[in-house]
Amino acid sequence: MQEETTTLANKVCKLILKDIVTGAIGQGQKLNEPELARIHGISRGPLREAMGRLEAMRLITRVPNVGAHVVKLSYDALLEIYQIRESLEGLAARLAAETMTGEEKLALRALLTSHHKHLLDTQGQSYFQQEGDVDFHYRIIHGSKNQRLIDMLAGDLYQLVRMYRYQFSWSSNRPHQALKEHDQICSAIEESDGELAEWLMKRHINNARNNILASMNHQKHPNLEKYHE
Amino acid sequence: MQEETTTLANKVCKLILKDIVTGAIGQGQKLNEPELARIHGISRGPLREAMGRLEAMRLITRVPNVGAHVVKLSYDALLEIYQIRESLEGLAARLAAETMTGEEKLALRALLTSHHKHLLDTQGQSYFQQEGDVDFHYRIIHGSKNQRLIDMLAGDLYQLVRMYRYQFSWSSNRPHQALKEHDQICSAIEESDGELAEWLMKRHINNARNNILASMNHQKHPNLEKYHE
DNA sequence: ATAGTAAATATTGTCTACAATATAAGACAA
DNA sequence: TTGTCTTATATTGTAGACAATATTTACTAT
Repeated sequence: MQEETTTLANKVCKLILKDIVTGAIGQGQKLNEPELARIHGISRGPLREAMGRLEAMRLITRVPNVGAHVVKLSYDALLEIYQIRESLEGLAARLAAETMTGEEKLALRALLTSHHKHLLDTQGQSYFQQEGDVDFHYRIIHGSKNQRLIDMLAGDLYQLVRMYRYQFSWSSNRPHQALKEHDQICSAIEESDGELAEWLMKRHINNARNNILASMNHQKHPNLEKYHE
Repeated sequence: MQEETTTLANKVCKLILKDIVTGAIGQGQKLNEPELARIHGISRGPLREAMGRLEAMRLITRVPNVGAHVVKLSYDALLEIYQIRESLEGLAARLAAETMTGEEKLALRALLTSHHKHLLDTQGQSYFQQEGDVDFHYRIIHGSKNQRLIDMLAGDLYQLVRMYRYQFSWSSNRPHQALKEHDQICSAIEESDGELAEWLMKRHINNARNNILASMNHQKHPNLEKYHE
């Protein structure tokens, strides 16, 4: 068993990250250093390091001598993120189709089979949907073998997507359609058809975006403090 | 006149950044905290913050209780970066074509005219080539109006590209061809033809990549410590 | 001589205290 | 009451000291 050596800043960073993503620390809220340090039982040194990382992944913004605030989610920012995701995950799908090993392809197909079964059993239970979607995309991203691409998509960008997911509590209302699209992408990868995989992935993400935006309009932006303050 | 309020960590971060990009601090070199702090006349607190930012932009890597090292440039990492640039700058070109104002388009064209003149005058002087290339791409990136995209391309990714430029001291050996490609992209943007602008930009970056790789092979990787250590 | 181990050193991680800046509270004038 | 200036408070930025970990050095046994 591997001795997991880490630092206080690391641990606390993950904890605060979770609080921000889930909304326990609300959008636009100020992060008070002495208070946060006290809460987590550490000093301000490692806390500031943790905050530095949160700033690097753009979950908080800092102004010198003023302090740190949680970012505010917005319709426009979501569009920005999905434009980038479409581009980068499209690239990832192409690279995955070109470089994934036979084993990886088999595992990807097995994942989809499992999702199909769960979908029939549970009538599209929300939690599983979300995790399933994440798993599928995660595997393709890693299948690209482009470490920098992996870091960008599975790191910073992914946390923000999670944040939108939690705070708008959207659940795909098109699980069957999404699964079908996953299936198409998987087939293209199995056939090492990078061009097609890229095109399908882009369309898939574009569809997901439209679905989310419709959902956001329908919810009338409950947590989207657009002109607040 | 605006009072430029900043922090020690900010200033020192920029200084160290420059040293890493230019190679004054070599690839793979260890960054000693007390030593660096002494050199810049600050304490370890702000220095560590600066290092945190350098880590966030992946110019250094840190291991808990061990320390920080400058990244090592590699052929593979350069390919990874250019794959991503091709994808994201292609997106930027499309968005720029769709959203740039008339003024911005005029300014872009004026920039190219100026480049053309300089190219004739100086026979393709290396420094100007490089800056000109940077300026052109910079304007298109900002023309995309996608703030997150701007941050990704003009922030972290750009620093690494600069680092490769400095340490391999490549200068485009195809200034006329590059300028022609810029001209094509500019025309597509002027005509608000996003699809074409994206396609042209991708091809342009792909060409640049091939040019660089050829140059790297020719130089026999002077600073590329591939299996060193 | 070499491998392995234990002491010594150096470096990183963390804490506390202080300085600089910004924010909030209060007094005064219009 | 409102607006502005002054004072007080709180918060962030920075420095220095201590603790924990890693690295190096020295020594011993084979």
